[in-house]
Amino acid sequence: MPAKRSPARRPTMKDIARRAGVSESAVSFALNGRPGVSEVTRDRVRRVAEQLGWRPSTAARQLSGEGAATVGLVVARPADTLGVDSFFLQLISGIQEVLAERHLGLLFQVVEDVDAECGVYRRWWAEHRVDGVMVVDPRTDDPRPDLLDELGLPAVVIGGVPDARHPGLSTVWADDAGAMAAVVGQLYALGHRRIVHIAGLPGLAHTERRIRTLRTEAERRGLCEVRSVTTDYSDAEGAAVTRRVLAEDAPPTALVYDNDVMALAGVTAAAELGFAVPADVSVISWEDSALCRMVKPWLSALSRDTVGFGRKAAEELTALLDGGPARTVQVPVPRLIERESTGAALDSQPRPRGSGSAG
Amino acid sequence: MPAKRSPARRPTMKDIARRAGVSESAVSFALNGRPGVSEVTRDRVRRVAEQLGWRPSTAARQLSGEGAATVGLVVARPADTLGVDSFFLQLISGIQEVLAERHLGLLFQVVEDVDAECGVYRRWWAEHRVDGVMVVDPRTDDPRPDLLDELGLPAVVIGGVPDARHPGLSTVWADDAGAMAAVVGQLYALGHRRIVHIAGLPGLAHTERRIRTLRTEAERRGLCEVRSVTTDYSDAEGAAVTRRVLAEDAPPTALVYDNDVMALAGVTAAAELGFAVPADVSVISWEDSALCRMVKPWLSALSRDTVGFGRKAAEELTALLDGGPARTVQVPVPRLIERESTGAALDSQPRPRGSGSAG
DNA sequence: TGAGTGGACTAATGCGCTTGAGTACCTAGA
DNA sequence: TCTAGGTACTCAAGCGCATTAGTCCACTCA
Repeated sequence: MPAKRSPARRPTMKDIARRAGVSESAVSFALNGRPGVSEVTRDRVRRVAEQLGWRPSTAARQLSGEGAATVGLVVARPADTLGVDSFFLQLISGIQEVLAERHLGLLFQVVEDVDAECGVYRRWWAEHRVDGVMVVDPRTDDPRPDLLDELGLPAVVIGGVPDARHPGLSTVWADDAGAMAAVVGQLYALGHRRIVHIAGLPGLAHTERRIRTLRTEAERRGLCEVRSVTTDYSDAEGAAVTRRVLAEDAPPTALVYDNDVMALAGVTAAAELGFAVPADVSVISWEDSALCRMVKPWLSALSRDTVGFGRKAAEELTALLDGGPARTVQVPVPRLIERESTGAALDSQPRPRGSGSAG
Repeated sequence: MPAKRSPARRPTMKDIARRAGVSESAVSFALNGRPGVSEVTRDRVRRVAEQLGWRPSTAARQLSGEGAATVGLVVARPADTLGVDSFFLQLISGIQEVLAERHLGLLFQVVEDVDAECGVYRRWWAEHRVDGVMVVDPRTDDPRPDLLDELGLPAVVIGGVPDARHPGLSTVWADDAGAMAAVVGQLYALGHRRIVHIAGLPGLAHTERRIRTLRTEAERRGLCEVRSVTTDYSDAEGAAVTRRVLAEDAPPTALVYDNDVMALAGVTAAAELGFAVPADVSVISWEDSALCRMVKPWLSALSRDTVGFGRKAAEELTALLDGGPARTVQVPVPRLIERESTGAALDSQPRPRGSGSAG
């Protein structure tokens, strides 16, 4: 027995029908803009509905065959990893802009891992809760596309690479490979030959793509002291890896971080070891956020329109919901914005100076 | 006509009834644990249901009087202000932990302002979308409690101060006043007499409470060079205010920032003006996050368990949904964690040294 | 033997909405 | 005058579930 404070009762179509002196069906026709009622009646019904503050009950509507008017988004990341970077809230903001227009709700859930995520999809599907979902953090060897196919749940994969095996899924993606190539190109032009890429979570599709591209680009230029190290995206691991690689005999002269948080943690760690940025080591953040302009030196970063990314994804999903075909759309390649943390490489072998002695 | 890929059909109670050889009512009784069926039948029905992967349709359930099994959360902040601080995603993580257990969905929406937020509540109410809502960022002179009373929508206010005028609302709050008193006390003990509080958005209840407490505490100690300045929480304004107050003839020796982002922007701005932290000016961040340990000097911060805060709030809401009474519960007072950004005040009047000349 | 009792189950209704199948009325054409 | 074809509606069924009011069948006790 739910808490009740005897509030205003919600008006139903029956109320409107009574007040307008027509049948419920007429009200339905009038309100849904379908033929079968005269313009006068339609107007009258509309006015009564508005006056009563009526809104269709999504439950009832759904029960009679329409959708749930809701889309789902589940992110599978531990809580602490989630909070730090600004990506998700930005993305969600963009998604909302589009959904709000169409009066679609967003069902949001955070879970621990992909298995749990699949469980959520199953439940949502069985409970008729959502009409479609947005999938983030696509992985190599990802179980979700197959599942969504099986359930017949319309979905758009955000940040995935186009995948011919799942023609039912839309994909919205940015060309990370192209961006990585540009980064390597620019660092190379600045004279950098030893580059370390502090990557994100190993299973993620875009992580793997960046790693692969880095290797390809390095090989193409004959660089052998170029590599990637995966992390969990946290500031702690970002700092730890930074300390480790800078302590090597021939430390890298450029560091590329897969998010803003690690980049910041990295410059701080580098500074503690006596490495000046960008004099001794250049730093690039893959994510551009307010953070990058809040520290000195300002961080050079790959900038993309995350809000727009979310908007685009939501548009694709609504198109799918309207019965449109699955599509693959590409958003603009992230642009490298050079600020203060990148510069020419030193010719000589850099040696840590100052306080911190590398262990 | 929605996109269909002729997927698996969702099983209904009718399917179960057929397979188990009983009526739909028996299935309902069996599955909802109410009397009217034998234990053998109940078991059999349960087994069939599980085997079929059945889950109750929330829509149908709702239509027959139960709730929507969903709670709502709307945050009214512009997208760019939202992304930066980690508070919301942490809060949501906590909320989810509790909701997931009870199979409650979270309908999430971000809007521009409180008016829009009220509109969302009205719509959700009329559409039967949610059973209750969580209200964040309570304000002085807030229209939302009245509205929620009027709609009879169970709600818990997160971070509000207990309000006797709305006995229907639960409140989960932290004692910001006590925390501010502690901060002032500690700064006073360190010898600080000129303190500026770089506050958040002016309309917010906790902003006003902190400002009021700061003034009270200052008066109690006879300090007249203590004041608050409100901002929009952005790094830009945080930096701007910092620059402005440090350029004064008798600049403050301690700065208290209402979030981590502004605190970070503040120390950077201070450094550019030649102020060393904490030698020339002490800095405290009201929000403790990874950020605070990612910069040198590490930021002293008021730490609270944001995830736990969200958990607590969700628990109160579910209690309300279960028909419990509205309550006011307090979470632990934020604790001041002193790191490297706070220290004793200089006796002498500090003067900017070094590069930056204040304009 | 018949009335009474309680346990196990079925039938029927309603929630708010959509929708296909009518129905009543009007006009036009043969 | 009768029919064909609209138009503007109304009726009734059904979506998946909960729930109230039965129904049927032992079984007990007088």
